[in-house]
Amino acid sequence: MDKKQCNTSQDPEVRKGPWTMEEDLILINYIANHGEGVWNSLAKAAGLKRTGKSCRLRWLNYLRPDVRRGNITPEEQLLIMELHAKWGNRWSKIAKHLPGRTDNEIKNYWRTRIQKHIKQAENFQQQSNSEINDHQASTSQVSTMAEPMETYSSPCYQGMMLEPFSTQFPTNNPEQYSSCCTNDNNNYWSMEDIWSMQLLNGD
DNA sequence: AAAGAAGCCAACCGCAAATAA
DNA sequence: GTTATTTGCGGTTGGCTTCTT
Repeated sequence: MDKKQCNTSQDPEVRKGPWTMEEDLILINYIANHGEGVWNSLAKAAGLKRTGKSCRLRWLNYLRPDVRRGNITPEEQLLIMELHAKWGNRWSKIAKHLPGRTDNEIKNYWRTRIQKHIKQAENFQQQSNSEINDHQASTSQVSTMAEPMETYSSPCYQGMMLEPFSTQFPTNNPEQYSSCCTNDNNNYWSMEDIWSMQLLNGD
């Protein structure tokens, strides 16, 4: 199979990069009228100079009306950690258990937040291990389990992470997490804006 | 106030699986 | 059964924003 045929990104007609408001509206309108279909033909039929892949991604990760945007709640965070412990990097599988969240969002969240905290905790653990080992070495000859931690092991990160992690939320009041959700969408426009415009268009 | 670093997230890429012809 | 096309997934990157010095 020729991937270049499939991925028409070399075609000068194909747009890449951030979506414009106009493109979003076209896609929303088209799907509202015709439903999701074969993405490649949908892109053409809608008159979008995007690949089907790009349209699908945009729709699933951003434009769908049921996409929840904003901060991951502590409950969701817990769930993500549990499910990741169970399944590893199966983001789409994990996302299915978090209504309104996309695999991309969860993946980003994991990589930027949780992984960072795991590393910090590992360092902390290693430090305290070596301190303990130093202490033991100086006091006795008993052998220790001073092996470095693996990349991470699921059962232990759950216990070890939650305490230090929770203290790093911007606020101590969990209710504020959900209420501040709409404040971080300043990039372009809010989905509410787009959907209300879509409604104004009469579709 | 400016510059550089770090954080964050939308979007792209490549691959594999599923499906259609 | 084979080939072509589409879909879905996970990894990665580019660029914008925020923080720190």
